[in-house]
Amino acid sequence: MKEKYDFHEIEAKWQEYWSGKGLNKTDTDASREKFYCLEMFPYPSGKIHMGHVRNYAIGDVIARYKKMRGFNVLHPMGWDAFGMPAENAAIKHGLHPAKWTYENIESMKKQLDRMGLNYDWDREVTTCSPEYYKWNQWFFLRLLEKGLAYRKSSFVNWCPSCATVLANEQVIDGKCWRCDSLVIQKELEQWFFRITRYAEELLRDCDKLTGWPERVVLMQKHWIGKSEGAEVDFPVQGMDEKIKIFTTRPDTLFGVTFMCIAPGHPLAEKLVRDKDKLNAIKEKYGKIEEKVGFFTGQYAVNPLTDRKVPIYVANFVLMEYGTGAIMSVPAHDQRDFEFAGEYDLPVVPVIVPEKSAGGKDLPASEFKQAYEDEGILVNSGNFSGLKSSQAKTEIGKYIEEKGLGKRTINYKLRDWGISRQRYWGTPIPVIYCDKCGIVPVPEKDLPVILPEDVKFTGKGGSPLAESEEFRKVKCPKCSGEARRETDTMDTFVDSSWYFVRYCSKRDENPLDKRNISYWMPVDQYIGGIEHAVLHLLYSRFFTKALRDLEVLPFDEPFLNLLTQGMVCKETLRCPEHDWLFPEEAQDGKCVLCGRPVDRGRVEKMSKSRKNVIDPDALIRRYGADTMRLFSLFAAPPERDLEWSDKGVEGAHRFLNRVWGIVYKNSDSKNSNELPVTSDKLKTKEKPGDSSLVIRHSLLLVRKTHQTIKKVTGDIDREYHFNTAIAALMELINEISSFTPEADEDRASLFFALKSILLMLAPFAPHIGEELWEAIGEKSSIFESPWPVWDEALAKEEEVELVIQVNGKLRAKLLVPAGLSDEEARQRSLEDAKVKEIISGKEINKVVVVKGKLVNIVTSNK
RNA sequence: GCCGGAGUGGCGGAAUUGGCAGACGCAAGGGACUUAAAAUCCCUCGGAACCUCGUUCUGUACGAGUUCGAGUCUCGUCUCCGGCACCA
Repeated sequence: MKEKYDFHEIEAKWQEYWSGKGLNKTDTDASREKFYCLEMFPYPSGKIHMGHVRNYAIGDVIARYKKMRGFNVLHPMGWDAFGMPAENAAIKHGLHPAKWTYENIESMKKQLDRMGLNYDWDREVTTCSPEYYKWNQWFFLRLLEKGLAYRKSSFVNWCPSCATVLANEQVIDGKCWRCDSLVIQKELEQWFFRITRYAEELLRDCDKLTGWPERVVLMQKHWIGKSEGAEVDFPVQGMDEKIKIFTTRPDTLFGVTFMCIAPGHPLAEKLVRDKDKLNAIKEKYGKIEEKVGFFTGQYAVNPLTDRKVPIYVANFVLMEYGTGAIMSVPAHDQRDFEFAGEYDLPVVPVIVPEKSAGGKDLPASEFKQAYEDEGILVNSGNFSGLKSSQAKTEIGKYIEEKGLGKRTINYKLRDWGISRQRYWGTPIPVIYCDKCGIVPVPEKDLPVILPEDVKFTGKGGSPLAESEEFRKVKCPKCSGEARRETDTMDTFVDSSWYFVRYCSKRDENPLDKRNISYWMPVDQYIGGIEHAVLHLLYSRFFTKALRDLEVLPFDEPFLNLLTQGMVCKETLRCPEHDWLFPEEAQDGKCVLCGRPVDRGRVEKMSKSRKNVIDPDALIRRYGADTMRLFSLFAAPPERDLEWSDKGVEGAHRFLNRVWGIVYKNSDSKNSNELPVTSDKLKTKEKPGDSSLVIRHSLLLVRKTHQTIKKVTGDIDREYHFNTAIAALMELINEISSFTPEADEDRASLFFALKSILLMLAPFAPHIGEELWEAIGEKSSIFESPWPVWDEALAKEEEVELVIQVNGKLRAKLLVPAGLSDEEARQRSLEDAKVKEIISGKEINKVVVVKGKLVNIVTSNK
């Protein structure tokens, strides 16, 4: 064994050993209990970043730990390989997206291997390979048969910079999720997946997601956005038309004083004569800053009161939600109230607060703002006097009986538009024939392969549309001339089922039932919070849809979800050179111009702000084990992690200490044959035989058992790696102040060392293996079982009893563990210090917490 | 605006069920070793007061409350972070 910890040498050595011995290969023995550990696969941008490092370090610890605990573990990795950057690279540098992508995969794979991650590369999934995307197409066709995929024309979110459509979930603050460009509305023919058919189930099954962070479940619930209410038809006066509205407040129906329809509402063209006015409003559609509208000149009739109300066109009424038309109740809706004020419309209160029930109507002029809470109905015909909640039901029933409308449920969730006007994605397998219409590509012709010889100009339109060879095709039905769909699928389709693909080997059928039912669902999924709705919602939908296609035998794909926090670092800015990389600032000065550098706030690491650390550089300097250890120690996984160069050094120092201690004691392996059992130590504990040395030894053994208990508990309970590592550090501190003298000491020390290596191994696998070998072990440390603790040995035989008087700490007593409450009480009262404090006072009460604390409560404090 | 989450030393963070606040690490200060430095090792380290040992008081964003006892539970306030946001 070398004296110095040479991480370069040992990391290379063990990485080779693991792959050579096939230690990371998945065992297919289905009789063992399985554990499927999965991290979100990366987009192959070319280089891994600290976010990946953290994500994959967490997953690797879990996978290695579960293996040591005896589970049959599936721990795969792959590439979310379709997407825009590859295409942009093609436009910019003339590199084919496929070449660019596969080269990136090669180099990123090497980076991941250098981190010492135990992936089974035999199951690698690359979504841009035809063998993979063939199944996207296959699923598409099945969904089409089921009516779950359909084509329609609609206004869509369009990113001018990406020149493609975005799904609702992909628009963040009105901007593109990928490039931050302002998203505009554009009318297009698009393919959709009918996710809304599963809205109710997706919502209901949120209750099954017990292993998910609550906030993610909540975000999904909000996104689905269920609301109960009623649809009511308002006939248009003098026309044979009805305006259907949706309301969650049928109890306010008697307070309707006007109506608003969306500018894009089908009736708008009919009702409005002045098209210029209508177009002007259309321009302002979706603009939050101003709420504008105009009177159409037409009236509708409130079916409950037979009173006529004016119909307005308003820019804030959304065509996409509800029915595209609303009834306006200014007395009980703040926005309607403001609109009514603007256009001088009447305010008719029909709900009064419960407290003032029976009181008189509020005159409209006294209304300063809308009363939006529930209450008691007034001015509401036969329904007056009812509570809002009752009235909702009663009015709902009434309109149903009279055929005026019905009670309904509305969701905010929209169908998932999957068409993308891009090249680097899965071709949508349909053919358009003038005679036969939309014809699905026959299954035998799958996959529809992306043509290679395509020009990337970056000038509007899909490159596929430019390819004659691709577009021109014979109709599968009539053999006449036809054309292929040239849009490709949203890449979120790829990631909606990749976890299923891992369950089978590459040469096996991806839909093999046996493999799927053994491995799925994923036991632990780990990834960033940014997918709280996007990917996680799509995957849940896909799982349910595929279940209904009898491909998957379960309802939910991910049992437990861990959303790791972001990796952050302070930003540096030079007045002249703007953002600086960490190495561009030295001693608070810019290395380029020598000006003092502004230290900005701690923000998520991002290339644009240059507050990034290159994982490769870190591995070169400290090794993968140090990098892993630091990113696991600095914060609990779900919280944001603040990068600290000093902290990295601390982690490195710790590994050096472990190395040094094993080096110093590597001769103690001769004592291996002396087992440290609880019997043995107990006999040594007998009175008269407690020499100092043995006592010392016992303490170390006890500390070791306590550490095993603590570390195991910390990992099992919510993956608190930071406190687990802290416990290992404590044990190392203990060991380093331990000097063995007798053989028993050496045996105790050896036991402590062995335990610590086993527990350190999942965090820092290379040094774990190396030191394991150094202490004389022959097989891989990862083939050894996780250590177990002996409760009897972990137990302290003496505990510190805290004595409080009136809740204030006054004394501490060392007492035998298991002391009875009565005795604890006695001893506390006898304590000299306590006696002094309580003298002359009356004892009202003594509270005893077993083995922990005594609180003496006296009068006149 | 609505819905979540958080607020603990100089810093990252511990405190698992209401029971010793500050584990572990970083930084800082002091010491040992060294010609010197680095590395390493040892000690100190929330604040304040005082009879310098030591002891007392105080302290988990702020204000109240429940309790023998509150970082932890309840109510109110402030700040920060995240999500949704014309959703009828």
